[in-house]
Amino acid sequence: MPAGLGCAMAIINANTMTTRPRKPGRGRTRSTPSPWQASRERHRDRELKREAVIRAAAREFNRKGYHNTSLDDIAARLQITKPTVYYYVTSKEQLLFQCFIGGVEQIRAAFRAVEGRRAPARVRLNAVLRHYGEAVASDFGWCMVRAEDQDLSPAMSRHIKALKSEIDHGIRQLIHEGIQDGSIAPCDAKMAAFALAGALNWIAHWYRENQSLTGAQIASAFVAIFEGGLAPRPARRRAKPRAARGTSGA
Amino acid sequence: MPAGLGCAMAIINANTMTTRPRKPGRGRTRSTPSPWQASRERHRDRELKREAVIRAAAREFNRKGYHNTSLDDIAARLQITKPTVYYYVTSKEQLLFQCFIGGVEQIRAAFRAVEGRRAPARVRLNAVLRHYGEAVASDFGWCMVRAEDQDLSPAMSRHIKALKSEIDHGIRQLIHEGIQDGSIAPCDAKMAAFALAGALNWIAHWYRENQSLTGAQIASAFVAIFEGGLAPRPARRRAKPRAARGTSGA
DNA sequence: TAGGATATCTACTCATGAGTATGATGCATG
DNA sequence: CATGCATCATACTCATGAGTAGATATCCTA
Repeated sequence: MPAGLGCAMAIINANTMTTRPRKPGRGRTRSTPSPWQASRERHRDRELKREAVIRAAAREFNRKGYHNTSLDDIAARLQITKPTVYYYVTSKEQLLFQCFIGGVEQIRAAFRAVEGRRAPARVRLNAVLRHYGEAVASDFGWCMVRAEDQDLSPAMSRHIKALKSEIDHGIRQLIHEGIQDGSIAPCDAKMAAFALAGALNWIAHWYRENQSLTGAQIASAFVAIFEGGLAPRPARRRAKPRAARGTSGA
Repeated sequence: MPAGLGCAMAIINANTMTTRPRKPGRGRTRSTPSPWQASRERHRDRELKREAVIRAAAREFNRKGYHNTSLDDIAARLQITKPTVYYYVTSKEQLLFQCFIGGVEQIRAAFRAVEGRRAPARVRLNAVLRHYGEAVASDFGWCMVRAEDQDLSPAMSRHIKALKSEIDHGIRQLIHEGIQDGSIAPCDAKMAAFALAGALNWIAHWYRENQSLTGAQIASAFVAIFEGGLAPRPARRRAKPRAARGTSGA
């Protein structure tokens, strides 16, 4: 599991590293004079800075797109210079990759969270989808959904595809389970997973422009629509619930 | 209405322009010696080539992404050189813009097609969505959904945003009408439109990898899912069809 | 306090790719 | 046949931006 972006990064902000003289770990190092302690502190400091770099990159990519963002831009945002950025990451490509990981890990965590639950699959699915929506609306959301294979090395591209596939199959699995336990209507699980993920992924495209709702709120609204469906639910009983209506389209 | 990409372009292929000596309009020009006729033919020829350039660009953008595609690539694909491309378009940016227009016009046509219909709004909406899906799965689909504002001049960006907004409001309008005429269950039209468009837009992201289904087939599957909803349709009657279920999500 | 590791900067290299200047070719018209 | 226009190629310019070399400052440890 690469890179522990997540809880730690949620609390730091970009200018952590601008106030460099104020070495935060130093006092503690003095009180516990073990060199290992000091070394560990320094290492933590470095890790925090590295994460700040990645998050700053995510924000810039989000604003201007990957190709329209230069490493000088990212450095300027942190009030440092480009070589310093390269001190923490090996390439621009890796930056994008890490941003992707930062987003996708949130979604994987959502799956793990519902894994042992006894609730009906539809309820578990909804919980996952809500976290999914939050992840897409996060700093890393844009990178996660828009990271293009062509921008990454074959190895990274493969890694990302595997993670995406894992998430996709996780959703399908929940849908299958839901059909089994009766909490989800029989349907094409693959297509349903595509539709759900697509709708949620697309949040990243318009969330910047309109942040009046939180990611969770949007996801909840979507879930309600997905659950209920557009067709009115008739009060009268009906034998075959999902008869394909032959629309007279075009 | 800019650029009539569409039916005309559907029948030409890229190497139209490689067989240049075989001037197709010449014979007709001889039989009708009006200079206007000849001029018109030449103009048409030019327009065809221009559309071939745009379509070739769309295909390359689709394959490698906008920023990873050079104009030399596009030219090479047509077995011509870069200055020739510039003879037909003014800039790379304009190429992307035209590709976008090529896709979005298909969707606008779908709206016009159902405009006068008497059918229930849900039926009309479904027809539009099916065409929407086809457009997204077309050559221009990728450009249409992924054309980033940051890659275009402010003027073009504004134009594109206006067109996108028009489509969005068209969908919302159909949903509203559906709620009015009872063919669509009461819901948040804005959110529903976002969800529908998002799911369909996302087709562009995985359609290249897996073209086992046509765009229309995918759109139909999606429409079925959206209509029916994930929750099973109970045989027993129910008073409030869209009660917000308070999920015990995380 | 010397020496080494850590962290950062200034000042480069170098490839890429958008866009152009200019000339060649061919066709149509007068 | 000369002239003009349309079409296309060769061979450039030039800005941008990824990535690096090497110097410097700072702190930690011995």
